[in-house]
This record gives sequence, structure tokens and C-alpha cells, in this order.
Amino acid sequence: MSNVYRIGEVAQRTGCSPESIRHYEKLGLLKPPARGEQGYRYYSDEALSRIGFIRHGRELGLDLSTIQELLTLSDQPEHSCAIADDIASRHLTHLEERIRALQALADELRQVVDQCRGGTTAECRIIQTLYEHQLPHSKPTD
Amino acid sequence: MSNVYRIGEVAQRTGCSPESIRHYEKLGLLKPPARGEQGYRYYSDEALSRIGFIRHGRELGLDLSTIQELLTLSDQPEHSCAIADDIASRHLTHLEERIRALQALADELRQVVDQCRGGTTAECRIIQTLYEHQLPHSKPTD
DNA sequence: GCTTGACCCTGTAACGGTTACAGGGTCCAG
DNA sequence: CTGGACCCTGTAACCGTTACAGGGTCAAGC
Repeated sequence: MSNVYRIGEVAQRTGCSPESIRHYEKLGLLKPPARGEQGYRYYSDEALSRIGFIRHGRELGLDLSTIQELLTLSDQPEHSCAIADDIASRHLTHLEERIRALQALADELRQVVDQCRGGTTAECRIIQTLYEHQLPHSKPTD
Repeated sequence: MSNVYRIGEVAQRTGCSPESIRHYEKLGLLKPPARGEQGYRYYSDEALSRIGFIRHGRELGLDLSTIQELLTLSDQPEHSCAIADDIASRHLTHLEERIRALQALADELRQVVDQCRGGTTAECRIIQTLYEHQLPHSKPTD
């Protein structure tokens, strides 16, 4: 109980690189941890779970400022969770839109690839398509 | 015929910003265009379609170095289009993987959002999940 | 003792692609 | 002859992560 970890061990346990952890601290997602005499950062179990929180948020595709918001909310346990719900729902909608967009691209690309029958680049449907085809205006993705 | 455009008009016609066009030139995707006495860039119809090519590639989610490859290929009309086919197929696979990953995230998130029944953040399933839940190790996306 | 290697520190720059500046020149219409 | 639209260059920001450089600290093994 009341364990203490150096940044490397935290990195191993959370799957966050030490660089990322220091980065989160600089951005204010983590409060500056205790320091040993040599200046080493020492983390508590609590800090560890906070870093886990950030990591899971990133895995879900949330950006750091959104995660920051969620952390602030979770620091106010009596606060309504409506905002968290809203953030998650919005992100879900965003994901679904993104999936649809990528699906459209993949379909597009599948068609083009299917039309390619080998031969020279001059005859290549893939390259011709890039020159000719006007896609409905979408933002570049990926 | 043999039209000539300044960068702003090219931007309008291709949907690329002037900054991007200059950027592509700096990266070597476009060869330096003719210049007027004042130093203005003047583009031909050919350059215009090349920029369109880049734009469509970006819309399909290709990165600039891949587009560079494809442009080089298209400059060699007698060359086999097998490489172009390969690039497109690979990208398609990549897209499909990405879609699957995002689908998994969306499903995950949908579950969590569905479990949220309002109340305080202390009870909030969304926040709890971020603290507790170990997602199978995926790379952060988006 | 003294070296080796693993770990930590700070600060800075790169990645990719785009956007937004600053500080300047050119051109046409009113 | 002045205002505004356009162009030029170069630099920095955005986002999150990674990779440096240049240094300090500590333990194990000789």
C-alpha cells in the first residue's frame, strides 16, 4: 500500500512512454509529482490510475483537451455527469461520421482497384481516376 | 487553350489552398512553375491537373509521399501499373483495418454511453470505465 | 577504488499536412 | 493616388508522440 514508482515503472505499468507522461505533466493533465533528492519523479498509485485514465481515453480516440475536461469532472464527484455523457456521445457521433467517411473512401478505392487490369500506367484506371475523378468534397483523412 | 493561371485561381479550381500548392512545390511534388516578371507563379492546365491529382489522392487518404510515387509512375506511361495497383491495394487494406479499429472503439463507447444513467460523476459509468477498463492494446487513433 | 549500463533529468527538434502569421511587393479600379 | 485584392518569402503554430543531445545518479561487478 502507498506504493511509490519512478517514471519508468509507471511507463511499464500504464503503457505510456515516460516522454508522454512528462508531456502530460507539462500540459497540466497531471499535477507535478513528488521529487526525490536527485530530482526523480515519484508517483503514487493514484497518479498511476490517473495516467491509466488518460491512456484509456487516448485509446478511445479522445484528444488530450477532452481528457483534461473529463479528469476535471472526475475530480468533482458530486458534479452531474451530464457533461461526461455529452462528451462521450459527441465523440461517438464523431467516430460514426468518420467511419462512414472512411467506408466511402474504401468503397471508392475498391472500385478503382477492381477496374485495374494490369498493363501500363497509361491505361491504369487507378491513375486515370486520380486525374479525372472529382470526389464529392470531403476533407482529407488519415 | 494553353491557359495560364495564377496561384489563386488554381486554388479555386482545384480546392487546394495556395499555401498547400506552394508546399507541394517545396516538397517536390510539383515542379517549379514559370514565373512572371514580378515573381508570380504561373500555372498551365497540365500543372492544374497534376494538382488535382494530388488533391484527389489526399481525399482518398493517401499521404503525400505515396502520391509522389504515383505521380512518378504516371510520368512513365509505358511502365507497368503493378506498383500503382499495389499501392492502392495496400491502402485499401489499411483503410479497412482502420475502419475495423474505429468500429471497435465506437462499439466500446456506445456500450459505455448506454450504461450512463445520469447522476453524479462519482457514479458515472463513462468515467469509471476510463479508470478501470483495460482495453486490448490498441494504438491511439484519430 | 572505478567502470559499465540502466535509469533519470532538461530542453529542443522532428514527424505530416495544413494554417496563420509578419513584412513586403504588384496591380487594377475608383 | 489610394484602397483592396492578390502575390511573394520565411517562420511558427497546431496535435501527440518520438528522438535526440548533454548531463546527472545509482547499483552491480571488476
